[in-house]
Amino acid sequence: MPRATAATQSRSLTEDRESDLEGFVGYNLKRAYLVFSADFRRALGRHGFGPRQFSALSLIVQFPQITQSELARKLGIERSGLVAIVDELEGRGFVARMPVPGDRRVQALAATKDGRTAYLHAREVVRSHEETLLSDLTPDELDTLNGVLRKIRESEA
Amino acid sequence: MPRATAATQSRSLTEDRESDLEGFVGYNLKRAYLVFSADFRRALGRHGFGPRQFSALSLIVQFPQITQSELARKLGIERSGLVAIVDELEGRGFVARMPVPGDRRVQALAATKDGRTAYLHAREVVRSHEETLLSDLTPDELDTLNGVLRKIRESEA
DNA sequence: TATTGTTATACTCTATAACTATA
DNA sequence: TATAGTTATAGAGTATAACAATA
Repeated sequence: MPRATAATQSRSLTEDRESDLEGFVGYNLKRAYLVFSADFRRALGRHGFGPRQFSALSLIVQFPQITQSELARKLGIERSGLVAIVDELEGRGFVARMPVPGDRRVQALAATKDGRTAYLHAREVVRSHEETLLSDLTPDELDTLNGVLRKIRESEA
Repeated sequence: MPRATAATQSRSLTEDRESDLEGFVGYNLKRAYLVFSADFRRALGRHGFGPRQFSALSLIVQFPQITQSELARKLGIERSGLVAIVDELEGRGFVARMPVPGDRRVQALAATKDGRTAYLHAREVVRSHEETLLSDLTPDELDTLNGVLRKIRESEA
């Protein structure tokens, strides 16, 4: 059971202290996600990458010839939503849509040389941005965080 | 499942036990947040509460006579974005805007009796939804998660 | 019939800028 | 001048539904 201690009473009303809201994991998760999201944009915005472009390119680099449907599945979004992301990556010359022999419905995705180079650079920027944001965490806390986030995701039906 | 294709056209970019993407805390945070967000809606949608309405009402109940500017600050959103949220809560009879003697620019917010009742009920639904989502976590993991999320939020400038 | 990629559309959440009425 | 609340607007991000081409 969550703790709604009586200590709240003695706290000032004008300063941010414990509140019901702060006790909810979902709310804290959202706020932490927004911190990461905003900092990601600050760090990678000038490189022309939003979070979605980066995520998609990462998987395309790592899974050459992945189809759009499969990529959407891995990203947890709808196929329709992926079109604009791939359009943009293709427009920047980072990704190419390629026909697949044997099934003409499918478009396989492949990163170009430019795409791979841009990804490797962006990846280092992301690592640096995460390192800064997580610098207050102990290695144990970091391990637990990653494990817990994974557990939560895997609980998804 | 990591796809351990030993023979790839280009050299592997990673330790290839898992994808680059899964190694980024920001990405895992986002996916976990989306799991919570979707389940929140499933659990509270029929009660007429979205996450924002719930968060705002929670703080209004807990900080009676809070102003809109102060509430927006606590929620980490802009004043302008709060207007629609308060409009909706007011339209449902959960919240009242009240004039403040001495400064006619300010609207203080107060939960009605209905609002407090609705909040207390919704709070239990949220607790139940979180308990289910977090049932695979040990108490230690849960404590660490909460502490870490707080640390991340507090690192925000 | 089912699936892939696509378009059209709408909804949520949020931010920016400008307005009004106060201070 | 500055602040509180508000309006208008725009931009991500996502979902649903439908369509054409292909299986």
